[in-house]
Amino acid sequence: MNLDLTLRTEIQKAVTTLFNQSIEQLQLQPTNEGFEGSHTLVCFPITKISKKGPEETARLIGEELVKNSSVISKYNVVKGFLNLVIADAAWVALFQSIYADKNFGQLSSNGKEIMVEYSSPNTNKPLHLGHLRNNFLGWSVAEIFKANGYHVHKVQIINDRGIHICKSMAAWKLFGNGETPQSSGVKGDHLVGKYYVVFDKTYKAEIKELIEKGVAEADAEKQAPIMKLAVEMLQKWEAKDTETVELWKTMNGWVYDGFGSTYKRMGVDFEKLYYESDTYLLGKEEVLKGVEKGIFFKKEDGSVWVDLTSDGLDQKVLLRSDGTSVYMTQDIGTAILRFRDFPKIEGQVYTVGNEQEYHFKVLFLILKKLGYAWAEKCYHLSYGMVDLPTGKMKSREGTVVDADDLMQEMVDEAAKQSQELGKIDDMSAEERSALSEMVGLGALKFFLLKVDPKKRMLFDPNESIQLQGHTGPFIQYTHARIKAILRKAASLSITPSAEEVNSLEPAERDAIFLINTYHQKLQEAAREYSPAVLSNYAYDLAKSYNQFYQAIPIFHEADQQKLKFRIAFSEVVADVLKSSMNLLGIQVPERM
RNA sequence: GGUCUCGUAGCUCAGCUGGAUAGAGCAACUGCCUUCUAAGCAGUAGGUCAUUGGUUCGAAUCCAAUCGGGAUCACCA
Repeated sequence: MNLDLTLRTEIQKAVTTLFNQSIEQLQLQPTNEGFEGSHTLVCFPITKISKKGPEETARLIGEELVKNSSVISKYNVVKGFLNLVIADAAWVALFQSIYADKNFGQLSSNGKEIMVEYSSPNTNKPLHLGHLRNNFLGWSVAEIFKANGYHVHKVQIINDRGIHICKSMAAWKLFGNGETPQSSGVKGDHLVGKYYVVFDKTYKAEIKELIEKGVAEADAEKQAPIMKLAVEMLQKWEAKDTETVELWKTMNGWVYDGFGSTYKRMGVDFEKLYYESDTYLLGKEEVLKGVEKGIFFKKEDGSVWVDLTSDGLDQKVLLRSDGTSVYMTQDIGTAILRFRDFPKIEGQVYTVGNEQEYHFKVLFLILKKLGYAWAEKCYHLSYGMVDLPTGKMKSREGTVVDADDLMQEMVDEAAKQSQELGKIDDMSAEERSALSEMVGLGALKFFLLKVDPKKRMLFDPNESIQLQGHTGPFIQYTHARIKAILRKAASLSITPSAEEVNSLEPAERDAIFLINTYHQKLQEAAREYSPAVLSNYAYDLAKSYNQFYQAIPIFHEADQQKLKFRIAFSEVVADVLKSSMNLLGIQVPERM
């Protein structure tokens, strides 16, 4: 049964019967707190065809509906708002149809294929809080699209070449004394990151020294020996110098090992990895073809440009005067390569911070100019930065919140609280640690995903992430509570079943109402590219269930039908909580 | 300076394509564990929705301007 569709059809019919005219757009919305009913029809727009005042219009429609509708039992009118009360029998029927639907929570395949890119780190330093938001967001959006019936490909491009890694390489060569992750016990990405910081310190000291000797600042920046070494290494790398390439491979290898364990703990995965070192030359050919076709133009010095002034943007360089590629050129090549690798995808989603909005605007325009129809279906999933109370995170200045550290702190905090509550003392050490992992990461992911991706958000390290209130653990806890009920029911040999009960508690109606909106929320989350839609939904549902839980002690119910119904109902709530949380990358426990 | 974006309770955030008395959580204060898990529930207090003007039956929501924060506008990535 589709409640919304039934309601809309019946309202349309009532309006047509009463006023001899149909209305194209019905404004049906959830009834506000404090009024009786669950659905509210806004009647102001209907006054145009009813030729009556809003209250009178609402009253007439209400009368007509109560007389003829199969689902509406009562109505009330406040100003121009017609509040509709759905009969308990209809709620029960609705629940029965959801309970019987084995695929509830998974929309049927739409035959479409898309690609989602996220993560895409540089390989010179470990992942930090900003990367966590990126990864959780991209991964979750990919899962949301899957739940909406898409075939999704998760990818990333690893920025493994360039001056940044050469800086770490240079510092390691000068000061490393052969240090390796094995010799030092330091995780590979952190070790490489350490030398990135060493580079920066050394570099700054050298600049200062040169300036004191009377060298102009701009020159000092170029003359600093460690920078000269890094630049030299980049040139050697591009010339495929064996020793440099070996060092590059070695240090990137350390980083990949480190990233691997971080990704594993984060719970994100990728179908295919693209490496910048493989793709960075790719766009050049396309750009040169574009010059021949007259889409781009060449300046006297040999540099190639695209003119976007007619689109309200500027001119943008695509090839340097020495013929080398810029970032944009690479991205053009990578995009085209991906559509060759996955010919069926209709578009790509790029999960990249909002600081690159201009870049993607330009990229998509260029791809369109090159004649790729799919450019229209490319989307920059632009998200806001995670700020600290002290301002923006800057890796060079060491004001970053490290991803590995933060995950560990969250897990420790979860373990500590579990210990204090003492509810799981009978669990084995392995089970306890698995639970802390689940709860700690659940709190972290929920914290980062509950905010609208577009908005920048604040993270205060001093106020550690809460495990109570509007949090992931709150929802996990609700799930665990329900599981306890289901275990007890099983032990009492009570089989859950969507019985034909004759009345419902208000809290049950509220929760069924929410369960019924799950598919809409799934679609909305995909349409908006926003896991926040689902995290808020899961929270509302958990909140609603807890109210029910508190108000009605299930096993005190003497009526066996009601008892079975409530257990079935609880089961569905647990399932929906689980599947919505899973789309956020959050697992839910049986006990906590 | 141009373009984009944000401004809602002390703090962190919801508020769908305009609709009723603007909602949660945290922090503060009050209650509720011999009953299915108190990581919970119920309640009190807390708001000129940055400001001004416009559009209309109706604006936190749409438009314009102003103020304030942020991003971006490289032969960097």
